[in-house]
Amino acid sequence: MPVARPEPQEPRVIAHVDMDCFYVQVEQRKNPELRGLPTAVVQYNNWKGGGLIAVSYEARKFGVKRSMRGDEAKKVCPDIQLVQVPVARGKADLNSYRSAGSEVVAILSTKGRCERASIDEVYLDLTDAAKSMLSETPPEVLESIPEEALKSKVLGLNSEDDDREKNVREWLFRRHADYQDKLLACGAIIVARLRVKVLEETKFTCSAGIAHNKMLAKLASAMHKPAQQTVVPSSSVMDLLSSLPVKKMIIRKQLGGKLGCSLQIDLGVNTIGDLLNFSEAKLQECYGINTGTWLWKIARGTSGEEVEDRLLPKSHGCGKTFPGPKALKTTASVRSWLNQLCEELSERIQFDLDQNKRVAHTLTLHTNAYKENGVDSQRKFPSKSCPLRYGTAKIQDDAMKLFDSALHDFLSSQNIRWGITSLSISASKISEIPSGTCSILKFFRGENSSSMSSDNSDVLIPESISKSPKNENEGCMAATQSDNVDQPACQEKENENHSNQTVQDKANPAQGIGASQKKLKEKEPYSILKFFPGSESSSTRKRAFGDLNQDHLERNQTEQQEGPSEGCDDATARSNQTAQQHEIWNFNVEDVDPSVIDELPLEIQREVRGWLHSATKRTNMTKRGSSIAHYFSPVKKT
DNA sequence: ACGGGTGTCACT
DNA sequence: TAGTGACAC
Repeated sequence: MPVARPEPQEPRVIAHVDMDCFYVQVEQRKNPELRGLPTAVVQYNNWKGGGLIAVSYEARKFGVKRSMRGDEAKKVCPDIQLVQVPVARGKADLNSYRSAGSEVVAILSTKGRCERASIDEVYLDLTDAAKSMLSETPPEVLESIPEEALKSKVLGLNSEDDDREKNVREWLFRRHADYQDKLLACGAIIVARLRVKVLEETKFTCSAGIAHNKMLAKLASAMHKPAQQTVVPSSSVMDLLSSLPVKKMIIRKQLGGKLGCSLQIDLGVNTIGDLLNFSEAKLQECYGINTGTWLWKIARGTSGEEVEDRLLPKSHGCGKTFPGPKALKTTASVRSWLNQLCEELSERIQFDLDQNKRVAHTLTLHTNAYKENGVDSQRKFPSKSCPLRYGTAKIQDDAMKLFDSALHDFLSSQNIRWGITSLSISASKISEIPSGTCSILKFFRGENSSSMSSDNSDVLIPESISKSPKNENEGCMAATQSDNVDQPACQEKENENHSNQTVQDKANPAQGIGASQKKLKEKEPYSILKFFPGSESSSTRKRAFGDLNQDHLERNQTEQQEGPSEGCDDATARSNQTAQQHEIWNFNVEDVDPSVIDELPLEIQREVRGWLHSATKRTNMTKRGSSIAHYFSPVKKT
């Protein structure tokens, strides 16, 4: 029988932490008068009171539900406080919730591996922390354990109200418990402390589940809300699962949807317990090897999924819908909305670069549309993507091109009226910039340092900026803003003074450019100027790479005047600063003059042709823009 | 003519 | 790969 995945089966301690009606809490913190009142967060208040996206527990008592309209909510709960989601650039702006989420993650990630599952949920692998606690300061010797730990719900612990807490205390302190249960007890204490800390430092409450795997932890965190935690000892697993409706089983392969229906209808499986009646082979036969095995395992409460070590999202996106009569019918209106969306996206990826040194490589446009009585009026509007170039204007430009291309496919030469009902743009394939690899200048000089290197700080400042006598931003900006487009860039005059640079003795293995790098390092330090003679004047640079820019130059021009709404001043300032420290180079493949490449040393030629090749062999659309960052930051290994 | 905006994953 | 579709909060 095929085996889908080997399972690492040491007992683990996994926690799932879920913020309680998070957006509401964020708004209540912002405006404390709302605390304790029935409250909901709503967006677009103008139409039927807007749509609810988060509902406080006080309001839930009245039957207010997410996805009600504001008006409906008022009906069942006249006193409900409706708070609008902030709006920026004509669309909902969720940034305040994102950053609040980050505050929480920063605290929760301190005791073990932490996976940000969504804006308001994380998984923690507390196995190590629990083990060391057990061996060093087990519960019974602990002087104080937080109230929150004693308030844990322990599944399978039959507890009457009056002596519940006593039972829990006993359970936590049991000397003769399973090793596994003892670990869970430690996990519960650790989680309790974390939750207290989160509350103290952020004013947010959360709920948590503590169990031996992600699935059970997630299940548990939802069982007692808000502001409580639930422990799932392995002895209670079968009981828990046997009565659990399949549709409630939510993790990864969500059973809430089609798979859940199929299980019920095709196999008569209503609870997870019912799944036990089917062999792994049978389930694989019905649902494929992976899903089949997964089902077989969850029925036994043994999902081995690891907690990923990831504190940040894998993509950034923003979008807007234009329902019915609001549908966009002209390319001009599409363009203007696209511009708004791209502005936001650009800001967010720039922030990510600034804060986290991460570069996004792919820009994708998703669109929904209808066609007015075309023959196949249902045809899907295709998604399109292309390499992502940094800089608001470039993103806007590329996005519009993606749209044009998609629209062309959509219409397939018919001439029919159309309406765009939603637009969304996203940045994905994000990878970290290992320190030492973010500068093309350094690459060409053979200066690429490994992250081990001690005397190269994390923050890379291009020689041209840091050493140039006229080092300042003002210099760059002024030059750029003036008409003298041919003289501006900060990478002027980086000559002579690198002759004394030490050459790195350690190639960065993550680069995928190791070969040429290795050769480089044995030679004299390289300068991009040597390869593109005369490129201190940007006309030559243009000949080499077309409009090769450092994005911050444009950013300084385009984004300075228009202060982003609130609280971003600081961020913007820092962003500009790091933008100057990182170079994200953009060029148009079509603009590259092949003859310039011939002037390069052979191994560099090979490298550059490699970039061009991989850029050109993309579709018509995608080859239009490319970013050197695309090639210089390693693509995350698969 | 609406649960909107975001995010992740599996599959082809 | 790029592109689709499903699903969750």
